[in-house]
Amino acid sequence: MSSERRKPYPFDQIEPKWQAIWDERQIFHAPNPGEKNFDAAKPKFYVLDMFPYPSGAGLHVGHPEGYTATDIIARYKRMRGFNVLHPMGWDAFGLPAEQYAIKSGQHPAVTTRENVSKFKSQLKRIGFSYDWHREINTTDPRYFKWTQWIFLQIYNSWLNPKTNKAEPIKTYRGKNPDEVRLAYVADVLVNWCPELGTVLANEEVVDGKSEVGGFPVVRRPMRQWMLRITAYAERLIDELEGLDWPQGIKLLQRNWIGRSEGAEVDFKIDDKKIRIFTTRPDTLYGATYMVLAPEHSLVDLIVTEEQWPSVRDYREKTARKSDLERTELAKEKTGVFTGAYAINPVNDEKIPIWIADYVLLGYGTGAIMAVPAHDERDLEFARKFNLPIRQVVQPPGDEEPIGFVGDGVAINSPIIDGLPSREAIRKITAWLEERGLGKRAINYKLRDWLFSRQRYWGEPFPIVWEDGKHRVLDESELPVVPPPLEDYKPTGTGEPPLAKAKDWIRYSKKAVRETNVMPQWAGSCWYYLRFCDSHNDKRFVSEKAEKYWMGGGKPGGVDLYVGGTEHAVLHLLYARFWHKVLFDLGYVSKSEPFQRLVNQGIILGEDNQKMSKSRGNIVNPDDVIEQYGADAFRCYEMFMGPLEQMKSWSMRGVEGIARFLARVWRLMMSENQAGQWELSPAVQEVDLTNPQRKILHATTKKVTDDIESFSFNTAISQMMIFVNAFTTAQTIPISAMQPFLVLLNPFAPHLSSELWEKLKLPGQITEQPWPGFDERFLVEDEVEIVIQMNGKVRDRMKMSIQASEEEIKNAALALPKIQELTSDKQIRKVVVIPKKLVNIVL
RNA sequence: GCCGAUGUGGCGAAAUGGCAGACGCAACGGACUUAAAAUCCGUUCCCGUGAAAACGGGGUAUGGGUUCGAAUCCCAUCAUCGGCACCA
Repeated sequence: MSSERRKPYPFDQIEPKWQAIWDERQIFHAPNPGEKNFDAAKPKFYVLDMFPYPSGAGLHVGHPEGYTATDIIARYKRMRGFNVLHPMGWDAFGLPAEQYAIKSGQHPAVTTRENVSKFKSQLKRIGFSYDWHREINTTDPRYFKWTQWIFLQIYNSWLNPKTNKAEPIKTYRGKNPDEVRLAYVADVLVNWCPELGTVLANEEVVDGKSEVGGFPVVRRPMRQWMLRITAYAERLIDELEGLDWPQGIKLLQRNWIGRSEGAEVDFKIDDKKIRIFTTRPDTLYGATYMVLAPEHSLVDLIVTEEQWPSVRDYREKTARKSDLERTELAKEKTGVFTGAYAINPVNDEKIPIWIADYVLLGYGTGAIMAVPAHDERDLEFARKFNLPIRQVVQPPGDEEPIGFVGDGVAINSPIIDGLPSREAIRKITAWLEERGLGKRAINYKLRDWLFSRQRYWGEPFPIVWEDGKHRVLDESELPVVPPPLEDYKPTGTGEPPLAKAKDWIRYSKKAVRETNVMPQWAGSCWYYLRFCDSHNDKRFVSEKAEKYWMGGGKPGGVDLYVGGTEHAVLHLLYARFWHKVLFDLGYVSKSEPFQRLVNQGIILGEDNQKMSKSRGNIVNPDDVIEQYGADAFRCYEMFMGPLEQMKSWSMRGVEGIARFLARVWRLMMSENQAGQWELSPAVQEVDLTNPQRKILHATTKKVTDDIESFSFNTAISQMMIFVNAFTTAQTIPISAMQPFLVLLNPFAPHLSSELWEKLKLPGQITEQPWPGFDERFLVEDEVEIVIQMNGKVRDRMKMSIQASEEEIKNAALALPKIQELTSDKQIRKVVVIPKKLVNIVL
């Protein structure tokens, strides 16, 4: 293991050499339309990685997996004649840098700068072909100025239900625009994490604990900034349709948004009414009681004198429950009677009204009709509190009717008796609508996005408060830069740390600044747009650059987006939402940001466990590159298995790939007496033999197809087969090596560049067109045909490729072995698949 | 509980209706070498017959089905991973 050990090939010299050349000559810089060297004749291809959070730990082997895949695609597409946009940047606002600042007293900007420079040098060492000229950092005021600017656009817009599009707020004709703005302030029950001293989005709470750090989270009402993402629920579901995303991710988003169709129905209580939402209006006759969420505003108005103490008591108890407790205690239903009764509109029956925490304020109308016979939760509740259960749906077959929640036939329901459930729903909804008792309605699980955080290290809001009212700053006042602070610690009271900057918050005599900051997701909601034009100080992105890189014939702008599944709902939903707002306002040309999405699988440690510090199974890319080189590292990451799959690291596997690359090297290079590498004398300008030509064309075809389908592992296998076929050859034809090096280039760019130079091939390898192949060289005159009997292989024979089915059949039946096996048997059928096989059925 | 994905040698995997295990790792044998490393060549799913070449049988989580033919399509079950989880 000593570093003195001779390298199987001198990657330690050639890799830094080529990285320096690429850097110096700006080989991978993609000019924008209108800039020098821009070639308008070429089509564009935008290939994007999910940019990393530059943590102190540096890169791990999971990061470069997706990055290598996109780098292969980027290099391949350039050779295919595309203008390729392939950028990289840093998502650098967020909790870890701030937590570290609290501990060490070092300003987050300082640690961020250090971490970025470490990440960048690690990425460069792997030889990625990023256009570093376009590098961005979400914590750079020149960047977050535009994050704040986009917030202004969101704040100054509303969704016009008539057009289902965002419009400037001035087109709103109502009295109070603050009620419809896409960014608004509201008192909401939030997820408050005392340990982190901040509120969290629903999406950031996992099993009642914070996703970052795993600290307990409690419900607490607070005044917060919200983004009206729910206004886009329908479009966020519908417009998934045109995207080339994995079905699973689309489903995850659909489920998260959670669309359900049903009806809203009004139940009368004296002179008031309660509106409920149900997906099963056909079960209205089975409603035997109602439940309101404990926090429902109507509770105060309807509760009777004698029930008041227990109702108050119950409400207090549920308010104190954390989310975790609410779900953990879900096994046992709880609730209390309000003393009030409502009238069921279909049969004028008087039914009791309860409150229970299994009904959520935030979904639907916060009130339900309970149909215990056909809803599991209602049934459980009814059984516990001895409420009546009435069957109104007859299940198909002999299923148990009580507790049946599927579709059947309506019974005990005069208006709809005998109708199948779907029809019954339609009929009763129409019946309700005619009488003004209810209407068709759609509900979404998706909640508005809680957009403020009580932290330091994030984008300040471009907002000031005056006389208790918020207003936005002018564009000219951007960026709003966070003030320097001695102490970043959360206050613990829910007041943001920025409130400690007494001078900074004082905006004018009358106005004070908003002290919340935006969540970490803000910066990543639009970074792909900034990459199109990252130095623009007049606009978040120029129209021209946006139109070019984010344009095209598809709904989504970025042609290929690669990253982990962990962002399936959060980042990808938020970014789509922002993009749609910008699209509606006319700032971007497509309604979706990402046309094609590919998820890379996570890489486990050698022990098949998730890599983690505590397990000590973390693989550091630097160590791998030190020992085997960047090309081997890249190729191994791709050779491990299908990109999307979860897979385990193996150092032995890296060695195998390193051996392959060394074989490529020695195919063309040999050592002289002095132990120096020089061009092998076997490399000559000779004609290819037929088998050589065949394998070259087969390899070209397979590598091309496999890159297109992201099957990088099998592309590498094929190149191994190619190399194995040439290792024994007496002479190595240059005419085979030249295209092969181009095929290898996206995978092992350093090695292939060096060999290209050593072979004195013309120009730069990066400027070569992708090799073509000719199908004619792939087909053989003769193919081997397998003879099966009853599906079992019994013999094989060579046949001309042109042989007819009849000829093949006769030839097969004439084979001595087949004659022998069939002589005393009846042949029932013979199946002939030309060029493949014959199956004789006995 | 619900939804989704996955399940193939000692290991990573390939084959997505037509010869299961390409390619790589590991192991074993051989060549080169004073020796080792490196390199090159060969063998390796299981069982049976055979000195061997070979031949026969079985085999893709489990059980069934469709088909001339199934790792691949369908049904059921099990296991692992991921997501959601009182959403009316």
